[in-house]
Amino acid sequence: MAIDSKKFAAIISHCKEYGFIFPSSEIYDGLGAVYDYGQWGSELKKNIKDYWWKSMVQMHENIVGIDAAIFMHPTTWKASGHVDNFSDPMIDNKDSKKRYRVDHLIEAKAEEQLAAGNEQQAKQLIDEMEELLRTDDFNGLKKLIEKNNIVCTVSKTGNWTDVRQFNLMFSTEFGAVASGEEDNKIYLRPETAQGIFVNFLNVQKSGRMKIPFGIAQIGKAFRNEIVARQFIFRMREFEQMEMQFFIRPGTQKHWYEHWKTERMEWHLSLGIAADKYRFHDHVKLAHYADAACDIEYDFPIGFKEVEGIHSRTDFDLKNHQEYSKKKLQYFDNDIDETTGKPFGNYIPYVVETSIGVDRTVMMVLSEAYVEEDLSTNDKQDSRVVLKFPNKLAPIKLAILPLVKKDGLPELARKIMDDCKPHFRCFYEEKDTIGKRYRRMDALGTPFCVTIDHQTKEDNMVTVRFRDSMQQERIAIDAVKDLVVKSL
RNA sequence: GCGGAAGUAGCUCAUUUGGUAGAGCGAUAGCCUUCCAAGCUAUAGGUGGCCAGUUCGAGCCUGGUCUUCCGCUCCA
Repeated sequence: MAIDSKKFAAIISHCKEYGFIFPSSEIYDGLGAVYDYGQWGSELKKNIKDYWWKSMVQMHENIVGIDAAIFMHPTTWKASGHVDNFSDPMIDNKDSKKRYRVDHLIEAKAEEQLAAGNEQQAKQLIDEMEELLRTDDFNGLKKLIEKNNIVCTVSKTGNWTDVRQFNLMFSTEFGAVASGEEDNKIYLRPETAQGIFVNFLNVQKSGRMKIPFGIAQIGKAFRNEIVARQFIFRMREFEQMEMQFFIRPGTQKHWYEHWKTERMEWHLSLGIAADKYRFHDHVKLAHYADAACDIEYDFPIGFKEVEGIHSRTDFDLKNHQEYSKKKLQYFDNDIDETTGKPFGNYIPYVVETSIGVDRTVMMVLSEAYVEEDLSTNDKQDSRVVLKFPNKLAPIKLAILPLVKKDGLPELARKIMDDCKPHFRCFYEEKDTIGKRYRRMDALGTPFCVTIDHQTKEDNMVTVRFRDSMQQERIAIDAVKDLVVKSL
């Protein structure tokens, strides 16, 4: 794991300078951990989403897409476990400045007591804690910590701040009248998955879907991170691309492995080397999972999670069934060979693939960003080039008249008009041709065509390739196909 | 949220004990017509992150605040 914070800083700065990503509300000093995508960043992000959607939905006959609302019924988050698990009471030690989760701190003390043979004492402590947690009694929790002489492992003191709640879900008032009552409180979804689960039956029935099948979705999610940093890696508002795959109970191991393999192939199809990736298997599993792993990419700041693959069992559907009192079951008519009868009614199991759009953008940028030394004996020279895969590049083709007179711009405009219905083009007649090439390198444009005086006679243009910097004469008529075929 | 560092033009930086800001690159317009950045001319762009305080006078000293980076902490 090579940490290259210099490269990381250079990428952030390049993103801002060339219109990829800006800090949000920058004229007001920005808003913490919120970023805006600029003219080229939004194209790049859109291309990534389109490519994912194509590989997951268009290429799989048994996967369909939906687009659920960000607002969801409040009970959704009780059923999903987010209300209970997404907000933790925390406490800080004033001397060591260390922060602890209150439950972790107290549990550690209980284990200590247990190790000392005070079984009764430990049990009582845990019981008291659980009662206080259940009633959100923060004062009581602090008293409990003090009463039991729980000290910080670093400073060895009991000099604590008050217990504070950190709710990682954003809430807002729902309805025009803001009453301040709990009834009106609604959350911005902290993950997109629940929008799929609550629509499971709608999609299954209206689409006549047969298990195994998947529902995919791309959308925004929101988490009020305590510490959100590292550029677009951890943002408070972010975008996910998820697919929930509904399967017969007992087959989860098979499908978990299947999607691990398939998703890794997707990553490799971006032209990224296999040794830049690794799987990270979760040892400690989340409350809903029976197996989970991350696909991690070797960012300039080290290996970090880009995508998660989770075997979620029937946790979500089962809970929604319980909270909503609506049956979320599937009748499976396939014959079970061991019994000779249909599998019948069951709540499907789920294997999820969940990838962060913004993290993928950051991955693609990290992979593409190259500073090349082009110095010769005669002069010093270098360039910054973004070597995007063609299908992800914000601009596919730059159209450059060598000079802005002698009818060259007119010829160039004709090529522009011919190509722009098919892919994103960029027209530029200012500055020397070399400078324009370098600008296009910095934006990651794979092809430039230059129209010169010769073009008027032979209808040929010069194509210049981004990565090799090589040039080639081709017919004007061949330009469009050259680009289209490369995508 | 805690600790450390930083914040001067779009970018990189200068302004030697406090005397109300400059350069290069970039941008824009024009000239030149040139196949890999740095030819010529002109122009625009800064209430020195923001708010107070000390001072005759603050980019520079003090306090607060915001943002970013690093380390904790947290992370479905």
